[in-house]
Amino acid sequence: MNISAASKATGLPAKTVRYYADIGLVPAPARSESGYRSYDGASVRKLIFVRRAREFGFSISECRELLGLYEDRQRSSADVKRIAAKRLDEIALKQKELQSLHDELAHLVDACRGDDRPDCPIIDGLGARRAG
Amino acid sequence: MNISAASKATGLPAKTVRYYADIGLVPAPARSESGYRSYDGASVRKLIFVRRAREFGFSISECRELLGLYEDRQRSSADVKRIAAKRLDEIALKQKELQSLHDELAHLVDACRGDDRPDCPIIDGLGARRAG
DNA sequence: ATACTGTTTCCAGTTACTGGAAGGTCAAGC
DNA sequence: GCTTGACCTTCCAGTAACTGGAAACAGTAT
Repeated sequence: MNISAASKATGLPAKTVRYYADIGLVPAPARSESGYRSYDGASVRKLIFVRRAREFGFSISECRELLGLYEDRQRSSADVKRIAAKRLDEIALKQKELQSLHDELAHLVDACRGDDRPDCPIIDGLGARRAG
Repeated sequence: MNISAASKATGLPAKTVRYYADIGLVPAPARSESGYRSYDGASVRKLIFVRRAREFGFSISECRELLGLYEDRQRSSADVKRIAAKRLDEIALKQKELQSLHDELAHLVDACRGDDRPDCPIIDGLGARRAG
């Protein structure tokens, strides 16, 4: 399985597949005689695992940790849950921030007539306050 | 007004204040005889404007555009509204994504006992699917 | 032989800063 | 005058996680 096949199978760009091995996130794949990277089922499973974890917003460093737990048959589910719960908290926080951002900006946009006159509450609202 | 005073007045780190002039986002400030940067009210107002816009998640490039409109007495409020509305759409999209992320991850976390046994639905859930 | 596609390595660029080193300046105190 | 310490300068490097692109080699089809 060459890199483009692995790319298709994992849903990751070939560049990224290489990159993940370069930084040691996944093991370096075997090579053909001519130097082409060769991927097997295990490589593909790990890469998919990483892709999914990244889609969930886990950092590379967290992926490293999760991958270690993924491989470790002795690991306790508590270890995994701790990492995931932390990420869940971050998501919830981000949601709150995004919500107040949205409300504030929507308020400004609503107040703006959006015509060809220069008077604009959005600009005024952006310049007004000293502390956010 | 030296850079640390400007930093306090704008709520931006001194490093960032220098940076914004380096990249030409705001005009380069005047210098004292000894080379110290010297800020006035207009500089401070622009920097605050940028800080606020950044807090709203506008990119540097969008800040550049908004700052141009901020300065332009002839600008139509429609121009501003267009940029802000675009940003609002992005925020709404991000919110949706974050919501489904949250739901999916929360589901996995809920399903995980979080004890010292290796069985873990979070790990299973991360590895399972081929396409996100 | 030629053409075309796939693969390799390596270097640079992206975004928006941030950290840190090496050195010049200013005001206060002795 | 001298030292101390805070503040300022420039410049280079690093961050996160890739992505783009060049130059050269490999594989396949005609």
